[in-house]
Amino acid sequence: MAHPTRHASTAGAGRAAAGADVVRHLTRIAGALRQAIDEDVTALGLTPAAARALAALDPDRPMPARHLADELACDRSNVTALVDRLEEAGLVRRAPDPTDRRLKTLVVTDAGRRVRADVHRVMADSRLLAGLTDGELTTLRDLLPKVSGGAAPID
Amino acid sequence: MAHPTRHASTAGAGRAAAGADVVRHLTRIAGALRQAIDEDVTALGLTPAAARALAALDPDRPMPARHLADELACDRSNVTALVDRLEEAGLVRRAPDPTDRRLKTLVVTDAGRRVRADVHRVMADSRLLAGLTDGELTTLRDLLPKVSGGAAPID
DNA sequence: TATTGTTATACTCTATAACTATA
DNA sequence: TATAGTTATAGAGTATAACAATA
Repeated sequence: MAHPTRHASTAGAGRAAAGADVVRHLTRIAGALRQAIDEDVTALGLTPAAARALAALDPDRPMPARHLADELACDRSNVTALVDRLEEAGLVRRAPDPTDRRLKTLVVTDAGRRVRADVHRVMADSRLLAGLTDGELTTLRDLLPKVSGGAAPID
Repeated sequence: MAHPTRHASTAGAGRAAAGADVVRHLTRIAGALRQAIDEDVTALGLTPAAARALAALDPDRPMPARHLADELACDRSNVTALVDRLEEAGLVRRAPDPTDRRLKTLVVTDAGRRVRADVHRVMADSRLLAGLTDGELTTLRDLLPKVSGGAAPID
């Protein structure tokens, strides 16, 4: 495998070099993307991590804190402080689970729904894509899901 | 501009939705990429930030700490601790600048060159691209530079 | 025994402000 | 006056370990 078939565009450089280019650009874009999102959610009065937590919650189906930790791929102990902040801001409410009294489910308040919509808007909108034509954008959309095996983690 | 021409793939969703898809995938990929890189440089005995600092240094042209801060897009005060660690590890040496005694230039040692090459290898290599054909990889390489206006910052 | 949420604690990363030595 | 490097300090993010309540 990985035999260097002569492709028109990779002939001179090879797959490894093209891959390095792609990774370098992805790194650059990731930094710009995160910076832009962090600035915008800060303007909404949230810390970046709290904003990501709020965005990950399901307003229609309250989830236990443990589930949120899984969604955010972080330890449960972190969720406590994150939810503390969201609760102080009146965006989330802790409610007991009737079926398992160990659990506390995270209920998004009405105010929380509105801010969560703002966060999602911030995360979706991006000035980063202004330089792409409609066709290029479509190509990119079809190609990116193939990076990192769709939605699977890398290890 | 931005008139909704009926493209084959964007007809049903529109440019905004395609953009949101792209941003969502970029966010996912960015997370996986950073996590993979951070794990690998940690295995090299470096913290992620120290690894990025070492990678940003030029072994052939020692730069002042201030320049490194600019490269990393962070405050100069952070560079002190980063370089402290690299110096303790024997990878970097602080040297006075002959022409301006305020400056301290950052010299990459021989050991530093080797580790820096490892870091670059880690940053370039990635299992994330295994699902792409050579042609898809090439397309991606040609498309990604157009995201975020080439190399320009977003604001 | 195992799990949830919490607390205590520590480390990394980053920023601001003030200090010093130069320019 | 302005700049480079440093120091002190603070806040955010994340991790591990131990605890009480519950399963």
